[in-house]
Amino acid sequence: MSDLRKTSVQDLLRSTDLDREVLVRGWVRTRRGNKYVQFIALNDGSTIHNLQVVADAEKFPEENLKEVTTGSCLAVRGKLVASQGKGQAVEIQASEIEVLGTSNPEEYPLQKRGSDQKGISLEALREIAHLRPRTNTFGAVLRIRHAMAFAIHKYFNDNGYFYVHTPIITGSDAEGAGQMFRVTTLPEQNPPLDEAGQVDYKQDFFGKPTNLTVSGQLEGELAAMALGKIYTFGPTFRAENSNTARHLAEFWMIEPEVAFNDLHDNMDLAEDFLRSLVRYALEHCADDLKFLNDQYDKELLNRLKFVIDNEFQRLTYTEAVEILKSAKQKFEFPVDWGTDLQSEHERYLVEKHFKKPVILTNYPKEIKAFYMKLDDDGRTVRAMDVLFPGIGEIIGGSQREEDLQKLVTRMREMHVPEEDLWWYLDTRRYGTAPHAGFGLGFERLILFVTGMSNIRDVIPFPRFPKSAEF
RNA sequence: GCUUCCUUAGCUCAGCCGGUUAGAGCAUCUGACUGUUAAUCAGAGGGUCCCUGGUUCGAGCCCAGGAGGGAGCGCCA
Repeated sequence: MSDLRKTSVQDLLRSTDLDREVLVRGWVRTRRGNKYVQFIALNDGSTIHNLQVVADAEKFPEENLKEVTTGSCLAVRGKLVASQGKGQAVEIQASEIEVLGTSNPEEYPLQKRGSDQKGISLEALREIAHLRPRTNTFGAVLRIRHAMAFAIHKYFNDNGYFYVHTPIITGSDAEGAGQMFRVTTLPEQNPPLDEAGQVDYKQDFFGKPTNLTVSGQLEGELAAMALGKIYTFGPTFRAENSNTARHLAEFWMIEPEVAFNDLHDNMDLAEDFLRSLVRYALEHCADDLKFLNDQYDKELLNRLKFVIDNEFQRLTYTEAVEILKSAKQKFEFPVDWGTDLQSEHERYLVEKHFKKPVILTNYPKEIKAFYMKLDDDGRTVRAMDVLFPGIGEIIGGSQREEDLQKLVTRMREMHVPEEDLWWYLDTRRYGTAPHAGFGLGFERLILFVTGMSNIRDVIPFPRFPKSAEF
């Protein structure tokens, strides 16, 4: 009986040990048949494939089968047998069907897709995000999401990196990565005021203003200056009013930080990391990827294979500007050295000119963050952006400025308050070292690997402006 | 935040020049059919035409405001 408890749809579909009694539990996707025999497609989330349950109607009371509707939950006992039908190798000849949970078909919104093949849209599914994991699409996306999270930890662990937990609540708002969400326990009505009439955060929970983190990088650098090779993988929060298919207010970020790495090491790491993740997905998520490829994007598998077979194109910002200036294509926005590239420019480089992932480096210092290492020419910094087709920037990173004086100079130029970051500057005061790192947006990675087109469809419960349901 | 498009049955959509009782396909329900695979066949039920106000003899359709959604842009990962 304990053996029976362990069976999953995945295990049963792969099984060659037939004509044995099994117990399987799952949710009904569809039921069809006649008054003599019923066919139930059962899914338990272990795989995108369904297990066919065959029920001879005469063996079951009518009320029993009547409750077996799309969305209901069953425990089925029966014999695993070779299928008489053509759609599947094995099926269960049911001897007992227990309805664990009914699902009113007049109300349950995720009814089977009909013969017209027009299902519920991804937009409509966002309105019922609490139920959408039960669809094939979101089942596939969530299994792939899991596999990628695991592969990330595996990659770093296999390569000698340590996983560091950086704080979610931060006392500094000087990281420069975007607007922050305030964290406070002060009362909304009549908060305590100081002598100047401002809200007195000395009386707040932490005794100072605090926010949700926008990045674990600065704390990650602290750890890298002791452990050598570290990475973070945690939630980050940005209160930007961003309304695009590539931004979330709450997203997960992976940030490796490596002592003694320079910009080239950083690029090598980013490229090897991304390629190994895509390879992992192709090796471990074949069924789900095939479904997404067939259903949404016929080029998905080809694109993934292309990425693991081809090196990324590396060039400097200055070289990119020259290419864009001599391009025959007309751009809506002009290209000029010193201004940041627009989406259309990045897309041109990745999708038209090179037709492969691109790593752009050595941007003008004015358009990048204060902590990036200044190049010898004094005009550019050792930044790198990895640009992917359809996604744009998937990774942003840099070699960090390890020289205390140069770093302080940059902070003053960019009006970053030194006093708030005294602890960060201590890394440059005591045993400073060259180091480099980057941030990978987890959901953007999942966008690329799944071929989904909206980032709100690759996270279970998306958070974006005006939306925090579920 | 800006630009632009959209909102009609559970879902996907049609709805002509503003005209009287708002349609289709799928889903659901009922019935038929001895192994289905997008089952098939027959029938039935199902509507705050996003909301508010206006124009008009008359508004799903025209106008104004609002709400929600999509795409693009900016910010970035």
